[in-house]
Amino acid sequence: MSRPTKQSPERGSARTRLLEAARDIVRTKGFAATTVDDLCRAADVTKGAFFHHFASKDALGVAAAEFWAATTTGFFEAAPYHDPADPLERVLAYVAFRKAIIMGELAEFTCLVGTMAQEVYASFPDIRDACGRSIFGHTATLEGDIEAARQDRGITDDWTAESLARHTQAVIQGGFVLAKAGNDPELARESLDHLNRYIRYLFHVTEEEDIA
Amino acid sequence: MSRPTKQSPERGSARTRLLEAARDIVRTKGFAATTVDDLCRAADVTKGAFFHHFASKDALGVAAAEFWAATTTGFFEAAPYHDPADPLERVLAYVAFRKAIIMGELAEFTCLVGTMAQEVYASFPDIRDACGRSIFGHTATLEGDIEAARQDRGITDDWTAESLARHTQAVIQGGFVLAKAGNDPELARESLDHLNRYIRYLFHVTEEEDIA
DNA sequence: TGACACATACCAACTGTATGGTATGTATTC
DNA sequence: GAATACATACCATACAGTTGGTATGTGTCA
Repeated sequence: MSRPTKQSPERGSARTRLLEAARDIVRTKGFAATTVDDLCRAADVTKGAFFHHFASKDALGVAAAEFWAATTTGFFEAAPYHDPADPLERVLAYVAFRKAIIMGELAEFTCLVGTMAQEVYASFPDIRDACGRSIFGHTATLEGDIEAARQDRGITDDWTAESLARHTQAVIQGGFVLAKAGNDPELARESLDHLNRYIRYLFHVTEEEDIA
Repeated sequence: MSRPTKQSPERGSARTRLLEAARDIVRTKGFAATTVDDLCRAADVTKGAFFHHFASKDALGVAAAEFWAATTTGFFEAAPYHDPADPLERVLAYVAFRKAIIMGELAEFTCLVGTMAQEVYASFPDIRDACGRSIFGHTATLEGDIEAARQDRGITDDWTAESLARHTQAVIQGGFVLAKAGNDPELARESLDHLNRYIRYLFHVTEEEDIA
């Protein structure tokens, strides 16, 4: 297969194809078990191309985390959970959305940066930090709606929007771990039901005025 | 260093030392990045000893998960959170205990089988299943107290003890992922505060009759 | 407009080493 | 003396990374 040119970039650049391959293969096998040859084969490029674009396998890991951050940011920005006018409804819609997209194979819905961080946190601080930026950057997008809902509902209890946003991520990430350990995606969905119930409790949503 | 004999087993058997090394190194570097030589060096044995006790690295992974299950079972059985007569107090004491033991280095308090399952779920089903047995075996030990508390408090809401026990594990595992990604153990503790609050809500614990 | 200089994007073949695993020998225990 | 529990030396392969190249685009200046 010829490489793409300005005139025929149909396959996307080699760099992008390598990052997509990393996203898919690392989610399946983990970072350490994913070889450079694996990635080159999947992306249909040679090792020369790999090391042209990435100084090392480590550097690819960082780039893959940043690629993940960029693509998921776009994905979540375009998602419909932002539609409700009521901020609490948006928060609950976020949880419902996270539950709804848990479908298909484990490697298709689990989180690249959660998986990588878990594995390389001590060995590759650069990758770990890139994963951290992706995760905590995402939690920050939830924080606004949570804080708005807090004020909207006059909640003054001793928890912060920041902390609840992080907890939401923890429940999602933990659900993925259990889903993998039990080889059953339903285990990830189940925890989101508990999270939904917790958030309703936090905002004193009664059965009567049930929302979302 | 001489190997231990029946007369001088001071270091424990080579097999046990290898399993302890696996517990420590895999939690730090992950399973794939942990080499057989790493383990032999840490356990101060040769490769011959390794492959005498384990048919393959894969088999060691399974044995390490089982070793983890056995040792943590003993550890939690001996823990003081079982003392309260009130079953709900025992549940909340469990959560408090899980929070209290989050201290020191990440690799010292994070979960071997959660880490391994996350990494090898697709590549090594035997290891994944051993990890699953460890995790879900542990959740089962909580289930009894949760169910007793449910009946004790006359809770009839539509959640099960089994499901809440699993959710508790998900929160713990997710907290570990965030703690690693943010390189800060406090992130794991934080989610346990939310879990504590959720359980109190579920059991309608009011501020006045505050327990645990 | 064309020619030159240079940069970018890739490829094929190779290298040194690390890795999981094996074959064989030996000390200890029962 | 037989099984167990190791140790030593070794092997084939897989691995990350390198080398030296080619094809294509791009800026520049006459």
